[in-house]
Amino acid sequence: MDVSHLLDELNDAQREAVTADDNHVLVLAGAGSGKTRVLIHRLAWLIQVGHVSPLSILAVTFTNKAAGEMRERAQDLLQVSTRPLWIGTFHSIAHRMLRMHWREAELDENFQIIDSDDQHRLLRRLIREEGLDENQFPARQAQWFINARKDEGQRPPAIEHMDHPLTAAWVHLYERYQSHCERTGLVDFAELLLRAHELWLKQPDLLGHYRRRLTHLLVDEFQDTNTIQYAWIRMLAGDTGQVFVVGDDDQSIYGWRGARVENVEFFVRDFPRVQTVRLEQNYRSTGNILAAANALIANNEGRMGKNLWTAGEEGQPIQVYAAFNEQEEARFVVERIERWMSEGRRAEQAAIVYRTTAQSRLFEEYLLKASIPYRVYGGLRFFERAEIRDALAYLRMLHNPNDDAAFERIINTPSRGIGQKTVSLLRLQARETGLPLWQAAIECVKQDTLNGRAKNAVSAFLELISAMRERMSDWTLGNQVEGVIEQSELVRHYEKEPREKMEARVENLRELTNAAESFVLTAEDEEAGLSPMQSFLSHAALEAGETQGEAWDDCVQLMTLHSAKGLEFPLVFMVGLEDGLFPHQRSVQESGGRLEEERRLCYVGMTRARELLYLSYAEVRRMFGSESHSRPSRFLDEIPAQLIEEIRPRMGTRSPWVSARPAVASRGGGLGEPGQPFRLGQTVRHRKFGEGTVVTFEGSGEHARVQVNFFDAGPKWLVLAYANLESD
DNA sequence: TCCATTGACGTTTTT
DNA sequence: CGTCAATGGA
Repeated sequence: MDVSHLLDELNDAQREAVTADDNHVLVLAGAGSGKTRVLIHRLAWLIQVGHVSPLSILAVTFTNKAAGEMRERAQDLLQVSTRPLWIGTFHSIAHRMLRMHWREAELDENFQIIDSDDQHRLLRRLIREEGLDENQFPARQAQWFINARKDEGQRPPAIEHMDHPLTAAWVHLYERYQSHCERTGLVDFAELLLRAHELWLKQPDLLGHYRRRLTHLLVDEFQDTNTIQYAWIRMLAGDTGQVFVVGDDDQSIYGWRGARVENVEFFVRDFPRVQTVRLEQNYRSTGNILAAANALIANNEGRMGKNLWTAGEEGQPIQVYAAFNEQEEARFVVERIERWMSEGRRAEQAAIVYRTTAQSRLFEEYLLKASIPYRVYGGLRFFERAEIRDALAYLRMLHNPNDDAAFERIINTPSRGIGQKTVSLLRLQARETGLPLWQAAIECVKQDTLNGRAKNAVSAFLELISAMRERMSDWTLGNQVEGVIEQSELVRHYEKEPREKMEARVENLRELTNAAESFVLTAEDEEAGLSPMQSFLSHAALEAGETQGEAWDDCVQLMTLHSAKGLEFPLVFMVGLEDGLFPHQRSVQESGGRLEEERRLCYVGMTRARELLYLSYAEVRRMFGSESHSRPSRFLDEIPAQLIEEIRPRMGTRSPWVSARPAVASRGGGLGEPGQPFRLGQTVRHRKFGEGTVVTFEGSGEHARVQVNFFDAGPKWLVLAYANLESD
């Protein structure tokens, strides 16, 4: 068979990876080096040259988008149906396993997936029920604790908490939470992975079956795998599976949510005869951009080592702009976008990337003023909208009445006279009897534990749900969704909101009906034995939809650095490059490689740019209501000066604080010379806190206080007379 | 039950 | 400065 189409367009390294035989393969793929292409060509190579059955291949990604893209591109290349191929996210594959083997996994046949919002509410409720102080035990932290433990593959008994009363309390909560989920048939995201792993641990026969069937594993974005995902891959591979992983340790930016870059090294250690291939030729950025990115990332220790190069042009130098404040920064960026567009380029080719979501607002404001269309990534997705979640909660109740998360959500939505008091009575009953809320409510009505009005309201609710279930049992999915929306009278509930909002909600509900009507059960889900309803609900949980309706208009793209990963733009503005903001203060303070992760984030950001990269920072930024002065990001210092072109602020504009009334150091030996004034924004040194910039001051003489924003320790108020600050 | 006021807090996000 | 959630009065 002629396979030249699989190899012709590849460079030597790519070809080596695609054609590797018999071994496990680690592809260290730099940014823009064609990693997806390699993955897909490998897939095609296995089938067309290695004669591996498509049924034996499992390809895993992190996002649904990546999975969809992979399937699509494989389809294009192979020119045959990719349906038999198993391509999906870790979560969707684990989910499918659990659906097929729910009995062996000791799950409820109709288990529901809860998203992190459901999980949060549930934990808040449990914390209250446990009588714990919500300030001392915030639900957010509980969520973090439990998910992190699950990501590490740990169940409560395995967690050490000797003489750690606090940890012991969290473990106890984990236990309570888990048994509650078991009772009510709820499974969270982390549980999907852990449970799928445990399924194989407990069922060697099942594991054996999958090992025989899935002989070839491909993993994308390997640097983002967490402990349990890695263990899962290892287990499935066994001694016979062939594993092909693609990743870039320099682009690992999700350590804070459990990803373990070390897995890249572990892979070489744990699997025999790993063939490592480096993809270093970059097809995206100019030479200057790559040189700058390489220089920056070289400051990280313990890298696997890679140096990107390009056969293309050097391009323009990196443009660095020092703005006086954040307004001026936004003004500058928008001005440059206008210039770009006036040269005949398109708005959609430009991206503004920032460290924190809050930074988007100003840019939106200035873009709006300049009438430049833009699109902000992130934000609420379709299935995360309140009205959609409400409607889905009704559906879930029809499907699995024990679903407490759904019960809580709709028990009084729309309001039907069931207040906090009644709900807590139901919860109490549920807790005492160990029953799900639904059954507890039935008991309460039967036993007359409720007063007249509450009883009527609750039994009306029970009646409503039961009636809906009965009536709709044989309706089509689309009709059920429509029926639920109608009979729940959800629209009545939203009518109290402002017109515009209400109309949007109603429109979304209509869209939900449309989605249900046109929903087709995938072959995979059918194979896994799912009903259309189960499949639909699972999809809603596992694929919350695009971050924003695919507006393929000609828009400037605004996004965080994290969501920029994997994308590329001819023109990129990385903004807010100030120490404290980027790298973020908390990353600087926390140890454990957080600063290196920030640097990788910077690397990711820079390597998004194809032609022109702007880096900007503000000398003064209003944050949390007060002005803060910070020094330019330390990452700027790590870029060789000869690659940079500094754009000086326009003449005549002086930062306001320079002319501010100078304060006077109150005694000698302190700041600078005795009696010498110091300025806001000046860099000072403190014996304990290190270096920082003077942010503000107040008082005079012995009582003079100064606020210093320390680079490592953050902002601190100091009494000048005692602080013993030094300046350069 | 609903709205308005008060208070705490303030990375990054996918599944 | 803004946001979000919790509280309290009508």
